[in-house]
Order: sequence, then structure tokens, then C-alpha cells
Amino acid sequence: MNIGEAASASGVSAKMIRHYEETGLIPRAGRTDAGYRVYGERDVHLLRFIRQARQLGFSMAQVSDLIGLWLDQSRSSRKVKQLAQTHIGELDQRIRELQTMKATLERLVQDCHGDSRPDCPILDALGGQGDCCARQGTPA
Amino acid sequence: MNIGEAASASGVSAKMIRHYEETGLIPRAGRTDAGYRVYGERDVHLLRFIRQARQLGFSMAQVSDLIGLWLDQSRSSRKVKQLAQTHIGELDQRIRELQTMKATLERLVQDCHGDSRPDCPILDALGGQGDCCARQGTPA
DNA sequence: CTTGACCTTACCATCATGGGAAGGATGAAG
DNA sequence: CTTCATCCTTCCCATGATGGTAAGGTCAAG
Repeated sequence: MNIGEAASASGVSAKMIRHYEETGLIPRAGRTDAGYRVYGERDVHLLRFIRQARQLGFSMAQVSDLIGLWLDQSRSSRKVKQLAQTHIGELDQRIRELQTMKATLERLVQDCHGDSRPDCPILDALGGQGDCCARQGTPA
Repeated sequence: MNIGEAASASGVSAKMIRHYEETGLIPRAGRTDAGYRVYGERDVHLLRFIRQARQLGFSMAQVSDLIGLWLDQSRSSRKVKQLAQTHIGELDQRIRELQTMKATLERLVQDCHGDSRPDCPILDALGGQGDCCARQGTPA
């Protein structure tokens, strides 16, 4: 398999496969005489692993750790679980931040009549002195 | 006011103030003979506006639009409201993506015994053929 | 005049990904 | 064998928003 075939088989773009190789996330692929990268089923499996971990939002550093655990037959599932739980915490943090933003905006949107007049509480809040953005319960 | 004072008065770092000027988000500040940037209350007000919009998760492009509306006395609040609603939709999209990731991970974590044995459904899912990551209701 | 805190510009780093150019390889059709 | 399309290679640049650092100029207080 050359890189294009490995890409479509794994769902990872050729661009990213080269990038992962360069950064050491995956081992350097074998080459043909002409310098073409050559891949086998095992490589595609690893690439698919990476893709799925990325889809779950793991950072590249975390993916790197996960690969290490995946390849380590003597790993403890405890470590994997801990890594996953850490990531769940990170996701939760980001979700909460976004939800706070959303709630604040929804409150402002609700107060905005949204017609042809220039008067607008959304702009007022953004231009105001206070931390319009942080809290939800203390608009005054 | 020089840039440091404007930074602490607005909550925007000096670094970012220069950056905003360079990208044209804010007008070029006046200078002293020595080339120091000079700011007034109006500038600080604008910077604070930017900071608050950023804290609500608006992109720089959206912030730029918001500034235009803010400065336009003949704006219609409809446009502001639409911009905000668009952004709420974007936030909601991102929230849903993260929640899907989190739910999938939580399911996997629940199934992982997390002890010293290597056996681990989290790694199995990542290494598996299927789209472990996309759906929530079809684990089998 | 020195010292320290500030300012200036300019470049590099992040994080993960994509785009594109310039040039070589391969394979099929003529 | 030539040609042409399609792939591959490496290398550089861009994103978006922010931070860091370095080299050098300025200002105010002592």
C-alpha cells in the first residue's frame, strides 16, 4: 500500500500521515526504491486508532500516550482509564465554558427587540463597564 | 495613556493591542515623538468591548462586525441580534460535539475495570474497525 | 549618569490541519 | 518509446489567537 491507499483505508489524510511520521507519533514507514512510503495492514490499524482517538477529542500528546498503552501488552487498564477520565474532565470544562457563554448570549438576545432601531442591549452589555460575560445571576 | 496603562485598564494585553492594531481591528493609535502609542478613554472602551466579545466566544471576524455595528449609530438591532443568534448556534454545535465525545468516553470508561490487567474496552474501541466515536446508541 | 521599568519592532512557538509548488515516479494508452 | 494523467516526494506557507523572547530605544527617579 502506498500513502494514498493507506489514507483512504484509515481515514487519515496523506498529509497527516506524513506529519505523524515526521513528529514521531508513528514509526518511519518503509520505502520503495523510488522513495515511496509503503504501508501494511498493521500501519493502517494504527492510523485508524489515531483517527478514532482524535475524534474523541484527545490531544496529540494524549494520543501518543494511548498508542504507547495500546502497544504495551503489559499495560494496566487503570492507566488507560485514568487517561480517559482526565480527558472527560477536560471536555467537561470546555463544555461548561461554552454553556456559560451560550447562556449569557441567550439572555442578551432575549432582551434585544431585534428591529430596525439601533437600541440594543447586546451591544450595551459588550460596551459596558462590568464583566458582562462572566456571571449569569448578577446582570445589574 | 501608554499601551501598558491601556492594557491594564482594558484587560487586553499590550501584545494583543498591538496585534489588533496591526490587523486593522482597531485604528492605528497616535504616537508620541518617541513612537510610543497613546490611548484615551475611548480607545480603552473599545478594547474592553473587544475583550467582552471575545469572552463570549465571538471570532475575530465577528468581533470586527460587532465593532462596526457598535460604532454605527444608525445600525438596526436586528443585525446585532442575528449575529448573536448565529454565534449561539455555533456554540451549540460545539457543545453538542463535545457532549457526544464525553458521552462516548463515559460509556467506555464505565466498561473498563481499571485495574492492573491489560484488558481494556477503551483501547479495544479505539483499535476497532467501526466508528467507535460517532454514535451513542449502536455500540454493538 | 545610572538604573530599572517601560516602550518599540521583529521573529518564533503553539496545535492540528490544509494548501500549494516544484520535481520525480508510475502506469496506461497511443 | 513518448506522452499524459495521476500519484508520490519534500519544502514552505497559512490558519486563529495568543504568548514568548530578543535587541534596542525612552523615560523618570535617584
